[in-house]
Parts: sequence; C-alpha cells; structure tokens
Amino acid sequence: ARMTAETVPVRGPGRPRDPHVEAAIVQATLELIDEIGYGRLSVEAVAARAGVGKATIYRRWPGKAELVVHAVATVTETHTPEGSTGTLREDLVAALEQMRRHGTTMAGRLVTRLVGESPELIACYRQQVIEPRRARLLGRLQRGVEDGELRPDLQLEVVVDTLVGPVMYGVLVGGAARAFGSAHVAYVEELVDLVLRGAVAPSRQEFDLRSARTAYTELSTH
Amino acid sequence: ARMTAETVPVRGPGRPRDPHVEAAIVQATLELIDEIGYGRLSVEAVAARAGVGKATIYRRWPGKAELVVHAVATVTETHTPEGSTGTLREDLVAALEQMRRHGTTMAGRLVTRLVGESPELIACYRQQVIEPRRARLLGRLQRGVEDGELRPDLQLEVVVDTLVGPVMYGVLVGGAARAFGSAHVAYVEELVDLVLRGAVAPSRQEFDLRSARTAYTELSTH
Amino acid sequence: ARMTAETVPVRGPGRPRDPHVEAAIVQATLELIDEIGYGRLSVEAVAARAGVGKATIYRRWPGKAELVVHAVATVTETHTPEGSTGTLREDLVAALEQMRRHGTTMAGRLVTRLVGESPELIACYRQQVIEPRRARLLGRLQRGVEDGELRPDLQLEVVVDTLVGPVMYGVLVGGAARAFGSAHVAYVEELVDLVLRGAVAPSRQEFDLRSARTAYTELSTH
Amino acid sequence: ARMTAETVPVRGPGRPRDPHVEAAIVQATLELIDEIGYGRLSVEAVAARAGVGKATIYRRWPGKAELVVHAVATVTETHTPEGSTGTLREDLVAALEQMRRHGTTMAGRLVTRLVGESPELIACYRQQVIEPRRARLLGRLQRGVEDGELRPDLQLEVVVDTLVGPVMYGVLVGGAARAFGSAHVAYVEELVDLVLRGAVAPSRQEFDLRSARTAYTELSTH
DNA sequence: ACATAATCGAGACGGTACGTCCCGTCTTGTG
DNA sequence: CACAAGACGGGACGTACCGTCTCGATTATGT
Repeated sequence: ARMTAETVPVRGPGRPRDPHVEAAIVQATLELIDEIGYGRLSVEAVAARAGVGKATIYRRWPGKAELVVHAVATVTETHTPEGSTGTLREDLVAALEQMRRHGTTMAGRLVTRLVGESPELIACYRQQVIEPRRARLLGRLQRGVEDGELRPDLQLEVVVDTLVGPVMYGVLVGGAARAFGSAHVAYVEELVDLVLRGAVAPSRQEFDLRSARTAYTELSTH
Repeated sequence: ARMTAETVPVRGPGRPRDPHVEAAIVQATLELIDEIGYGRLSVEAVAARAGVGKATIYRRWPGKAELVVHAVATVTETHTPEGSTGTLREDLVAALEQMRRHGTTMAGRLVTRLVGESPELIACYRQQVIEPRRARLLGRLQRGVEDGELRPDLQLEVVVDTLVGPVMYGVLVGGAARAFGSAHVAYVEELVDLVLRGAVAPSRQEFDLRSARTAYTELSTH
Repeated sequence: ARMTAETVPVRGPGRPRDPHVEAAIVQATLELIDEIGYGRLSVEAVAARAGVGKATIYRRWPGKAELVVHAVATVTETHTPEGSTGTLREDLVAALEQMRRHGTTMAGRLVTRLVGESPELIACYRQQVIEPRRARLLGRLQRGVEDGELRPDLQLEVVVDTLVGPVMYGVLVGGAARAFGSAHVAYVEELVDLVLRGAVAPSRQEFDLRSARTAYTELSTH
Repeated sequence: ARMTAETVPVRGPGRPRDPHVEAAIVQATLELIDEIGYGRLSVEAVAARAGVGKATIYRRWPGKAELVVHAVATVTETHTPEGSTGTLREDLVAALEQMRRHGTTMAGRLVTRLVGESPELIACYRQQVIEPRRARLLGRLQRGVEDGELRPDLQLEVVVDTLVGPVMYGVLVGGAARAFGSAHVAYVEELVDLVLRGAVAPSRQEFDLRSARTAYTELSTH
C-alpha cells in the first residue's frame, strides 16, 4: 500500500491537486495531535479544522496512521544540517544529540507513539526518517576510516547501530538516557567516547579521546 | 486508573468470579494482539473469541489499555535464567542473544506492537521485562570491573545501554541487525567486541578480544 | 431481504429490543417525510430526531426505503373498517372512496413516492397495503354473487381491478380523477355505477342502479 | 426549474456542442435506469458510461431529475399508430393491448421506475405519453356515442379511466393482470367486455357483447 | 431449604468515527 | 468555447466498536 502522498504528482489530465490543501491538512493534523494526542485524533476533526472534505484527505493517504506519519515526517525532514566540519567525535556527538533532542520534541514524541502501530508504519518511518540519518552517520564514519582515524576492519553498520541504538532505544523505551537525565548532552558524549575507544585506529587512541571526560561522572552523582 | 484485576476479589455473597473466564480473556487478548496488533484489537473481538460477554471484561478492567497491559504482564513475568559462569564476553553475548531471540517470540512481538502506545504500557513493560535484564547485565559488568577486566572509570549504565540499545532497537525498529540478518548470533558478537574493545582495561586488550573476529565479516559479504 | 421489523421478535437471549425506541423511530420518520420529503430524508436525521443511534435503526431495517415503507404501512394499516353492512353499491363506493382519500393524505402521498423505487419495494407495498384491500373488495363481490346480486359468470379478479385500477392510477399518475377534481366522491360513484351496470345480474339492473345519478354530471360542468 | 436541454443552443462564438455527446449521455442514462433504477442512478455513473466529463452533463441539464426526464421523453415520443377501423370492441382491445405491451418494453419499465419520483417526472410522463393515448381513446368512445352504440349519458372521461386505469395499474404495481398473467390478451378482453356491458346503449347489448366470452374463463382455470 | 446477591452469556442501546460514494462546482490542458 | 479528466467542500451512507444497560439463567453464601 502507498504510504505517503506522491512527492512528484505525475502530472496527468484533470485538475491538479492543490498544494495549499495538503499543507492545511498537515498543519491541522500536527495541531490536533499536539492538542489531543494520536489516540483521540480523528480524520473527521482534521478535515473540519483544515476546512477540507474528508475525501480530500483519503485521496492522499490511505488512513489516519499514514497521514500522521507523513505529517510528522514533514516536520522532521527539515533541519538536516548538511556538512560535517568538526572532529569525528564532534560530528558524531552533534548528530546523536540532534537525534536525542528530536525524541523529546513534539514531532519526536509523535513518532514514538506511532512506531509499533503496524509493520507498515515502522517500515514507513524507517524509510522516511531513520535511514537518511543512518546513512549520514555511516558516511561520516566511512570518512573516518578513509582518514585513517578509524580501524579499517570495522563493520560500520554495526558501529552505526551501536551509536543510534542506545539513543533511539532511550527515546522509545527509556534506559540510562532516561534514568540519568536524558536532557543532558553528557550521555551522548559518554556513549560516543565508549564506542570510539573501540573503533579508533590504535595509533590515534591517545590523541582523539582526551576530552569531555568528567562531565558525565559529575552529573550522575546528583 | 486501575491497571489490573483485583488480585483478592473481596469474598462476599453472590456468585464468585470464574477464574477460567479470566484466563480465556487474557489468552484471547494475547492471540489477537499477536494477530492484528494493539491498534486494530477490539474488546468486542476479545469477548467473541473468549466466548464471553463484553460486560464480563469491563467488570475486570476499565478498558482496552488496562486489559492489554495485564495480559502482556502475565506473559512476560520473567523466567530468569540462571547465573553467568563463562567469560565476560561469553556472558554478554549469551544475554544479548537471549534478548534478541526473545524479540522473535510471541511475547517479544507483543512488545513491538505496544512500544509507544502509551506511557503506562511502556512503564509496565520496562518494570516487568527490561529492568530485570538490565540489572543482570549491570551486575555482570560490575563483576568485570571488580575483576579488573574492565576499566574502572566506566559509566556502567551507559555501557549497558550501548549493549542493550542496538539489540532492542533492532528488534523494535530494525537497523543493521535487520539488514544483515538479525537471525544470526554474529551480529551480537560484533557488537560485544566493539563495546568491549572500548571498555576493557588497557592491560587486557590483547588477551580478551582475539576471537570470533572473522565470523561477521564473512557473513556480511554474502 | 427482510423488509419489515419482525412483528413477533422471537424472544431469544440478550437484552430485548425496546418497543418505545421503534415507535420513536417510526414517528420521527413520518414527521421528517412530511416536512422535507422522501428524497431529502436521511437516516441520520431520523436517528437524531428520534434520539437514537443510527445502528439502532439499521438493526431493524436494512435501509432507508424499508424503514419508510414500514413507517407508512404502520400509519396505513389502521382505519380498517371491518364490516360491510350497506348495499353492494354503498360498500364499494365506501371502500374506493377510502382508497381515494388515502391517496390524498400524507401517508398516501408517501407511498406514491415510494412505488417505483425498486421491485422489492413494490412487492412490499403490495403485500402490506394493497392485497388486504383487494381481498376485502373481492370478498364483498363474492357475497354479491352469492346473494344473486351479481352475475355468476364474472371474473371477480378483473372486476376488482376495474374498480381499484382507475382509483389507484388516478392517485399515482392522475387521470380523470385529477382532471375533474379527485377531491369529490362523485368520481368514485360514477365509476362504481359503470362497473356495476356491467356486473349486476340482468334481473336486478333496474332495481339497484337508480341512485346518485346526477351528481357527477353536474360537477363536471363546473 | 428548467427541464430539458436548450433546444436551440444560442449559436455564438466558440466550439459548438457535439450532438454525439448528448446522444451518448441520453443512451447511458436510459441503460442505467433500466439496470439499477432511478434511485440508484448517479450522474457520475452516467458520465463514466457515456465516456464524458461530468461538467458536460451539468452544462446541459441542471441535475439528475431533469436529465432523466429528458432521456425518458426522448424514448417515449409517441409513434402514434394509425386510426381505428374495426368494431368499437376491437379498437378498444387493440389500444389497451398496445398499452399493456408497452409496459413490458424498456420504455415502459423506465416509467415504472419513475412513477412517484417527483411531480415533475409524472407531469412530463403524462404530457408526453399518457394524454395522447387517453385522447385517442376518448375520441373513439365519442364516436361510439355518436354512432348510438354507447349510452349518451356516460361520463366518457370516467370510462376512459376505467379502461386505462386497470391496465396501467397492472403494469405499474400489479393486480389481477399480474396474478392471472398479464401477458395474455384475454385479460384486456375481459376488461373491455365488463366495461362495455355497462356502457353500451340498452338496445345494442345483446348484439355487441356476444363474443370472446369463454377465453378468459378457460385461462383462469389453468 | 431458600432467599439474596453477584456472576455469566447475550445483545440492545446512544454515540463517535470510520472509509466510501455522490453531489454540484471548480480548475487544469487539449482540441 | 467545448470537452475529458479529475480535484474540491460537503453530506449521507452503512459498518464497526465504544462503554453502558438490561435480560434470563447460574451459582455460591448466609440465614
């Protein structure tokens, strides 16, 4: 089943779809999720608030879940800072920190609510939101290998998971990230340090990791 | 809101509640969650499958969410496997592997369906299933520190997350674990090796990690 | 397909249907047909006015058409004057006149609107409304034959049609009954006289028909 | 409300209307009324079957009702059969028989579907189909009176109804005509005989009716 | 023994929302 | 302009469940 509105609408005959209408629907959806939550949200209410017929919504998305995923993804997609100009460590921390913070925003919490709705939804969410970020992280790690900063024998896919997994798991279910105050960047730094320590090339060990050492230790004794 | 059926039903006059009925309801609930998911599950269907009147369900639980939490809690009451007697690496791999396999059982699939549904559901799941396992892993790591096997300056909570997170995230959402065939133990081994490499005390590095190195590499080139 | 609510509800298990509810629905239906017509009538509006859920209506009737037929039939069924105590001519005139007037009442106009909706509806209407009246007329004619008042060689079915047909056709489509003021009983009398003149036994001719001769002639020159 | 397409479409500038299009629409309309009835007919379906845009229909007729009236009127434009050259009885039987048979054609079935739909529809049908036939019958009866064959004190309008009513009522709703097989001409003959017996001048009674007496009697005892 | 009282299955009830079908109007691009 | 295609706001359709409420039939306990 189609999961999202076609991004390029295949200009056929007939009146073309009004992009303003789509924007209004997405806007109304986001507002309503924020106000009453996913569970209580109804397509009927979305249509009413957007000043739109129900059929206009169902013409674009198969159902409520897909509409919401698309709406959330719309909000999410933005803020994709391109370049990575810092240290490897800095870039990883920045990317994960952004991911972590995303989990605490409205949009992130929405997604949290949606994952697990159905296999299709998970697939949709992965494709739209997760994979791009994984890919970006993967690219940065690849460069690390090329620069001789990381060991050449790493399974980078696993390394990415080892970075992304704890953060997203913390967002979805809650682990140390919650227990020790996921609001703080120190958690992410500790995570990156741990993984990098096992990932950097032996010759660089001393050089790259001597930073941000104390922050988390101090925090965790609060 | 009350979350579970009263454990001791205030023995008074009148016909007592039939425990077989409760069992049938829970069974039907679990089956239906597994088959069609929480979202599409209806109390009506549960009643029909259990051969029970709707009122009989509402007499015990305030609503669908509470029923489901109770049912899942019933299943996931931990059957804690015995202690750890192997290497640190062996023990970690074993624990994570069990966790990963759990995600493919019915109970595990149930959780997948429930993640993100509601704070109560997550809380229940964490308390019943996750925390015991985290605690066990944490204990094993602590022993590793005491044995001098692991660095003494580690934030063990973060280390636990770094091990549990990727596995559970793979189960719930799918990452490299899915891409490279999460069915294989090699994924878990690669993960443990990566983390341990960053976690073992410098003096033990050479000693502990020279194993299971090739398996994953070979697999991933299939 | 079932066409009407079951008259005797086959007392099974479960909560029995509330007869007050049915009455309210029928009442609301009749009111709304009267106010806005069959075409503009909606089950939704009926439910709202009756203070009833839509499902409660659909539990009893398959759809709008059947509901309306039942409601109209309810109104119609009443006013079935049993005995026939007058002359043959008087009884026939009375019966047809009642039929004609019925066509001008609300209920009658409603039926007019319904006939032609679908073959099923016509069948339903015939069974519920027309056939009983035809049967009554037929019975009266039969008595006329037994009394020696009518010719014994008549096809009474055809005679019934010859009496009912013009009246109902006038109601449905409009003929002389409309053109000459269907509001007046004289049309029916003229019709009965014409038919009887061809139906009475030769020996009774002079005796039975010498009445009500002039009324219609006078009217038609208005 | 305007009822038909403009007959002369105000020849101005721009592309003229395609007459083929109009024909296709009318054809599709008639087919669909015959197949699913007026109630279930939709402009959308008409457009689809005619291979035409909806706007093209609404450009010609204000709505569904008017389209249908126009389509039906198109079909029923009377192909008036020639005069009457036989006996009074023969002519009446022939005229009514033609009417009866008409009810079994597509055009006739269309009318069945339309009766009672709306005042406009009935008016259109009466004007287009019924009145010409009534007028013809009336004329023939008038000649019967002039010839001294029929009683001079008859209300001929009522006599026409008494002949037309049963036949049309049988076609529309079903009476004895259905019960005894309206497919047979004997029904019409019995009807005509009954009415004529009450309508012929006393002096001619013996002379005119001694025919076709037995046919129906035999049929009805099958 | 027998009334009392809570349970059970079944299912009707007033509602809310679903996703679909048309209505009649309006934009497109192509003759 | 007319035309096909089809999007649009709107309204009703008939269905599925919600959580509540009778029903009649059980099944214990407390007299």
